[in-house]
Amino acid sequence: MSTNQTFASAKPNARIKLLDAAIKLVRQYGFSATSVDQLCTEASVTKGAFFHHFKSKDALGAAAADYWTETSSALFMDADYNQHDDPLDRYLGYLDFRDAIAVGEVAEFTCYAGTSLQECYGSSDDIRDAAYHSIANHGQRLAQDLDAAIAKYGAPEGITGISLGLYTQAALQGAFILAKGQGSAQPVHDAVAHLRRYILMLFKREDPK
Amino acid sequence: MSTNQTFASAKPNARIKLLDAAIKLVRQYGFSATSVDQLCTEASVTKGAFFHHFKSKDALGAAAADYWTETSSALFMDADYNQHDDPLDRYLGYLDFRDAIAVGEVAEFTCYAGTSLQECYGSSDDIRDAAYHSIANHGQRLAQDLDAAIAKYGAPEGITGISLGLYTQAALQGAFILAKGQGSAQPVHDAVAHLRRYILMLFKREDPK
DNA sequence: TGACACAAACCGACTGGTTGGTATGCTCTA
DNA sequence: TAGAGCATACCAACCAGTCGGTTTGTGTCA
Repeated sequence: MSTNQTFASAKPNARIKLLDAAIKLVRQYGFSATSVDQLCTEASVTKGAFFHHFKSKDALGAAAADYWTETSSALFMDADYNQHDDPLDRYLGYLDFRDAIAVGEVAEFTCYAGTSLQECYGSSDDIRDAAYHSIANHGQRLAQDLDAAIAKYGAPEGITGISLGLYTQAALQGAFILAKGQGSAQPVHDAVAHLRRYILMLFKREDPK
Repeated sequence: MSTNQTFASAKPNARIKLLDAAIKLVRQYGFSATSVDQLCTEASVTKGAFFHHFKSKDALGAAAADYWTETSSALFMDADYNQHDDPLDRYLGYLDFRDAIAVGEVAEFTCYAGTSLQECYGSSDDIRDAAYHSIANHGQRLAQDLDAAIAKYGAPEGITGISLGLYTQAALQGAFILAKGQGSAQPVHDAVAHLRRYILMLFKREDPK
């Protein structure tokens, strides 16, 4: 986890603009295919500013994964579905939220962490680790609600919160890949529907919808 | 999956050697981060041979996706599980097979098509289309068994073979991403177990295991 | 208040190595 | 002997990263 003071500084400085540019361009073109010059142009920043803030292109890629962790954590933490008292309702609300934000251009709702982890496995340990941490951390937060749901409702032998949480992430990440192939959000909506059905059956619950 | 045998030409010529090299190196380092020179070295072939067989690096990437479609189709088509009379048994056998081949180095059991589709979306239409075709084609073959299972056993409203087939691919592709993050096949085994449980509940079947 | 000191932020021309791709010629085999 | 298959040398464009210098913000103290 590299150092970043995203919270303190109000106005977007070069650092934040570069992180935003990375998340936008890497999701579209991939990390290696995006040059430092492109990133600077997108961020309206010079090369000097780039290497003032990041010691290398790889360092930006890893910092962007951390930034992604922070911004997406905030997005999901602030969402309404967390208000539910019931842990299973919170999980189902998470799925609904995922469904709702899968709109617009494909590159805009897919995952920076998944893309860069897939691509940079083997070529950059720092990016791989930071990207995996982002996804695992997200699955871990789901696992809390799921463990609570298991404690409350019971579940079949061998089912754990973390296993279900990571499986949820896997299904969504894979759906993003299919979405990139189709140029449509449909695979994400389908994956959410299957996950919902699976969870409802696992916990022997009627669909509240 | 990494074991690929050619059909037509018996002796591996430069073309096949380059395709094998692409599938190996791209899964490990990504497409952009793998240079033409690296591919040639890996294939024990010169640059002249490379551009004799492929008009560009992108063309190799797309051809490798087609090659991947062929070799993996053959692998799954020849597998024992297809001998089952029951379509649901064939699907479950497919999952078992997936589970069984997820061994060894992560880059060796992950999917060339998924990796390059993820990375090259936005930077190469040819690679994206060829890679998506590979995955969609695979899901389509699963859909045949699943449609037969639905016809035979019935299924909840809204469940279709193609939807389940593509969801299966999505869950596996996502599991490959997690596997790259963990450096272990565990996420694949977990995803297979969840998929199996989902399907068994959907079709109201006892686990035959 | 304002002059000064200092550091962080930023600038952009430059560099050396790498990249994908080409031009040309050799060598087998049908 | 024609041409498919391959080898070698080469190139222009591009790449990540450098570096000397300028601007901007901030704290200090008379």
